[in-house]
Amino acid sequence: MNRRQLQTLYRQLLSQYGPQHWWPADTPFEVMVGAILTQNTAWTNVERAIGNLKREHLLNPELIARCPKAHLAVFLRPSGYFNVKADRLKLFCSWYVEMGGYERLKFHTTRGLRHRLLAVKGIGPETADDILLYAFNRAVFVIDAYTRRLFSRLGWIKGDEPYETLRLGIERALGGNVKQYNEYHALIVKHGKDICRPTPRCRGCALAARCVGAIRKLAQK
DNA sequence: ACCCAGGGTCATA
DNA sequence: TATGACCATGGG
Repeated sequence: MNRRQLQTLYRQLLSQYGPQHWWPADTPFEVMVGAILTQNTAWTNVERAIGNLKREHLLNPELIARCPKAHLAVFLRPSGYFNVKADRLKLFCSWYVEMGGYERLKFHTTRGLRHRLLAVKGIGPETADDILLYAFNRAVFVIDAYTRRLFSRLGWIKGDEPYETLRLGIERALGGNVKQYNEYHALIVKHGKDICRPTPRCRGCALAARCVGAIRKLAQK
């Protein structure tokens, strides 16, 4: 997994799918809510839950922090794990308000902010990195199930490496281009949803093979 | 009637 | 450190 491989895959994905304009949300706070609700959940279900929150005029950190958990869970129902996510969302919002909101949090270093996010119960490495990249525009490469699947199909990784091993390895190889990280992860998800299915030798493997071929050609020059 | 989805926590060995 | 159980809805 070196720089040339990663750049070639990026160009292949970008030319295949075009810019994805992520994250699909109107505000940074909505990005954060979506990042928590989409944990192991199809995005279409998250959209319903966020739609409920908007309709109830509840898409606001202070209001969610104050909202009774059982009450909030009703609106989160379509996104699954609604009891767990009601807790997580309330805990996150309490933390967010206590920290002084978006403008205050912006002043932290990326590392400092990441540690603080990870200290919130219910925020794991991927959710934290979604928030860092898509709500705070920090150069953090998000590792998700699609990333592991694609990269292991390409033969670049085993797939069960620790999260930080993959993130730091990719960041070291790619450098710190926020715009590219934003687009890259979105493209991997797009590719995963469209054709890189769980079953081996899916259509996504064809693009992977093409990519490997292109990389081999570059190596010969 | 399955399998899967833009994870994380907790208990156990 | 590394598995496994658990959380739960909606689409294919």
